[in-house]
Amino acid sequence: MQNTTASAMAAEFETSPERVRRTQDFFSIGDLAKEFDITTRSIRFYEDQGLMSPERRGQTRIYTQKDRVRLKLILRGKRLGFTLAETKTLFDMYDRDGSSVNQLQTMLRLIDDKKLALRQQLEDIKVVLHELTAVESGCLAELSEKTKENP
Amino acid sequence: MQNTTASAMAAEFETSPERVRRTQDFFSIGDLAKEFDITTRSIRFYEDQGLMSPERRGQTRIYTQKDRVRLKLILRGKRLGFTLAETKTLFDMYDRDGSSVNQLQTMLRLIDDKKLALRQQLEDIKVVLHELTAVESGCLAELSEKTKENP
DNA sequence: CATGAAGTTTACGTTAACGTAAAGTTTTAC
DNA sequence: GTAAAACTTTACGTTAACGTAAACTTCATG
Repeated sequence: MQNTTASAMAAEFETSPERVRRTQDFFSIGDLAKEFDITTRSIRFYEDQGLMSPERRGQTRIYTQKDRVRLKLILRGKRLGFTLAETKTLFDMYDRDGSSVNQLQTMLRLIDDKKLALRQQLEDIKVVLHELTAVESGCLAELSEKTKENP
Repeated sequence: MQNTTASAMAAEFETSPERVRRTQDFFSIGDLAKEFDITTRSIRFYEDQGLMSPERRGQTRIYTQKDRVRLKLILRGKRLGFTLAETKTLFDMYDRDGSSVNQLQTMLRLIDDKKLALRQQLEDIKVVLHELTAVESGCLAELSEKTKENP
């Protein structure tokens, strides 16, 4: 009861015997938005930024499995802390150059940068947590002192 | 030859017997900018946002040790991921009535919220670090495979 | 005296990743 | 057959923390 969209409906009412497919060939922008729990605005924005370029049927965007994988990669990149620009750089390299050594090295550099930044952030957070705990202790002490007179 | 600023002027007019000071009493905006390696624009911005309010000599801002400590706290907060608004909230609470039970409890709630958020962030970062390491391993494997043929 | 270094205010510009609204054209549903 | 859904483009708005430029005053110095 979760697929009430165009393509799903099409599959459900598909009557042609030789065309029964387990995997969808095409997706609407709404399909993808629903699947990945993002807005259509985001998907169009990614296209605007040159990260995707789906086919059109007239005005309407038609997404293939390849586009879907791209979107998935974009979102994974985001989860990993990559900017859209960084992800686009990787895509461009891949598009031009298959999976070149160059691209892999770029990827590794990016990953290393991220890891370094995250480790720094991790340390910072630990420090703050300790400091917060210290301040908290101070507050609690002061508070117990104050409620001593006023129980 | 480095003190041609407000503090020098203050020293000049100093009549108290203990005239010789190891610590500066006053600072110019440039002094602080240099000391903390930030721009004067930033310092004025913090004032604009209500985090500081230095005295004036005419138009010119005159900063005291207390202002300097404030700035230091602002920057520490920033390093640790606090927004200026959050830092301001803490400042305001402290300025108003750092000793009232009510304020202390508010403070404790705020601290607790922050700690919770930071612990969550900590976990998130750890997860991403692991994922990054996994992706890195994949890249390295692919790379070693590619450079096998092309040493 | 000129000049340049440091200070001031006002105010628009920047970045990232979309949100939101308007205004229009299909598509689908009942 | 008509209303609702879904799609489209265009374009301005949002947030945080400043950057940058203009246009000015004050101060110190060679």
